[in-house]
Amino acid sequence: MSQKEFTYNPHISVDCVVFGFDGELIRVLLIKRKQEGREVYALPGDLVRINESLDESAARVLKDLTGLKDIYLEQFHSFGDLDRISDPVDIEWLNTVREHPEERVVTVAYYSLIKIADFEIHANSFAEEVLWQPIDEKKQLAFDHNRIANRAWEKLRGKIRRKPGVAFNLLPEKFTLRELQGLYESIVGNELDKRNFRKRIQSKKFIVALDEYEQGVAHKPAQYYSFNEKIYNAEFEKGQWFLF
Amino acid sequence: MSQKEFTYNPHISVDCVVFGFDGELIRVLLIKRKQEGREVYALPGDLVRINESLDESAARVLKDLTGLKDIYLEQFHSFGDLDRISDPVDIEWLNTVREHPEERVVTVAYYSLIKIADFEIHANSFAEEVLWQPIDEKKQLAFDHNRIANRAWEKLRGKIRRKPGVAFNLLPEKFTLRELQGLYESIVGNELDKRNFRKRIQSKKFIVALDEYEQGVAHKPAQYYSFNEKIYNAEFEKGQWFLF
DNA sequence: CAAAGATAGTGTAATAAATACACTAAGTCA
DNA sequence: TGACTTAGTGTATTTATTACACTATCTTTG
Repeated sequence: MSQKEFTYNPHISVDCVVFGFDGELIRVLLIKRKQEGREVYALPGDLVRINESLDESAARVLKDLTGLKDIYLEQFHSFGDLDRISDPVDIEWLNTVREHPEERVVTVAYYSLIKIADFEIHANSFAEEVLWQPIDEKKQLAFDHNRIANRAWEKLRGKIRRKPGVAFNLLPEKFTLRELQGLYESIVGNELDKRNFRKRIQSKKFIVALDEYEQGVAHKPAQYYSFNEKIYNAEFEKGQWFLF
Repeated sequence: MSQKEFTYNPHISVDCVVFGFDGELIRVLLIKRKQEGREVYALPGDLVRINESLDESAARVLKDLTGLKDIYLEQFHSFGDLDRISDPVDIEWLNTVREHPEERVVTVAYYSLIKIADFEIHANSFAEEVLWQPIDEKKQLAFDHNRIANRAWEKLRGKIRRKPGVAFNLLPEKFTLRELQGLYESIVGNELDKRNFRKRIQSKKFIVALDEYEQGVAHKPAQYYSFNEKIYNAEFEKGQWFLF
């Protein structure tokens, strides 16, 4: 029979990569943390507590730091490299904030897509500020958060490629086809032909035209559309398998 | 400034879901663990050590328990529910094996695809036996390992749907189109038309016909084919984005 | 050694989807 | 009222998808 093993317990934390779309740009939610004389930006994240599951922890941490609540968070990867905490600025901060600041931390990362306009954000706890950073505006982040954010973006693109309907989480209830096309272009990374795009839209029963039009724009006002998730999911279920 | 937080350290472990294909069935690698008077099956998994990353840990644990080494493991999900350890049989076993058997354990799960014939397996450490279990033959597993294995299977199907070339990891270097079609049928879960399947194959430059044929089979011998990963990946890079 | 059994391997016609491409329409603003 | 801006539309060509049934070649068995 095996003898008792040497057991070692790292800290475990959660980090959240929340994506939003403001009609033009895709953005990521960041916090600026409270740190004497420093400007350090990071993903919202903190240690998991004894009485919460990973999912509960992610929801709680996000709410504590940014005020965002009741949003769907999807776990996408855990990061446990030995050198995750190496920047002296991060270590300085951990010293002020952790009981065992030198402890190794394994983090479980989540991402989410929300409609920016639907939520209010408020800095709280050790967040001094919360901000929506454009995805293509790179900033140096704490710990390995740049890596985590990049990985989240790749996961998200993969997810949308596989199930494009999730992109509608980023759009408001009513949207124009221009906004929809713009969103898809920012995700796939290149321009799409307007007529072919619209032809495709017209063949999809889950994108429904409303009897409503833009107002006060300096050009021909566009018709509004909305997304019917039920029809989409039903369609998606019988979706094809792609071979090669 | 924030005051020091209450910090809590659960155990952290890794679990591996290794899939193989024997030419007919897709199988999962399980261990039977050493436990007095019990027959308990589980995924290969164990605690992460202080000096190893998560990826290193998964590779080391898999090798320790089953003898499998040098295989590509992909992390797919972490499981941290509070009730992961609740079966008295599991608790009995932890009591014999862990320094802090009552401790909460968060596990990071990995999956892998290998060619069964290419590897030898040997039970070791707390594994009394290692076996290749057919995927559709359900067995009761330790902890939440049924959940983990099911999740891995779904992930794998998703991955293959998104990037079908990974399925070739399950096939030997040389394979017949019958085997390839059989593999795809077990993954997608329904039958495919032989002529359309082969037409598709012929249009793919990364599946190359060899000058070699089956031998000793009681029917017309089939030609062997092989998979060119380089061509596949190049093709895949310029692959399309699907809209809806 | 002939017949039975098993899987290999092939083609076509009809339908559906994807692509490339350029102009008119309807608003606002100065 | 003219300039500006975005909305909105169609067609021809090419490419993929589907449905569908028979002959060829090898082994085994009686």
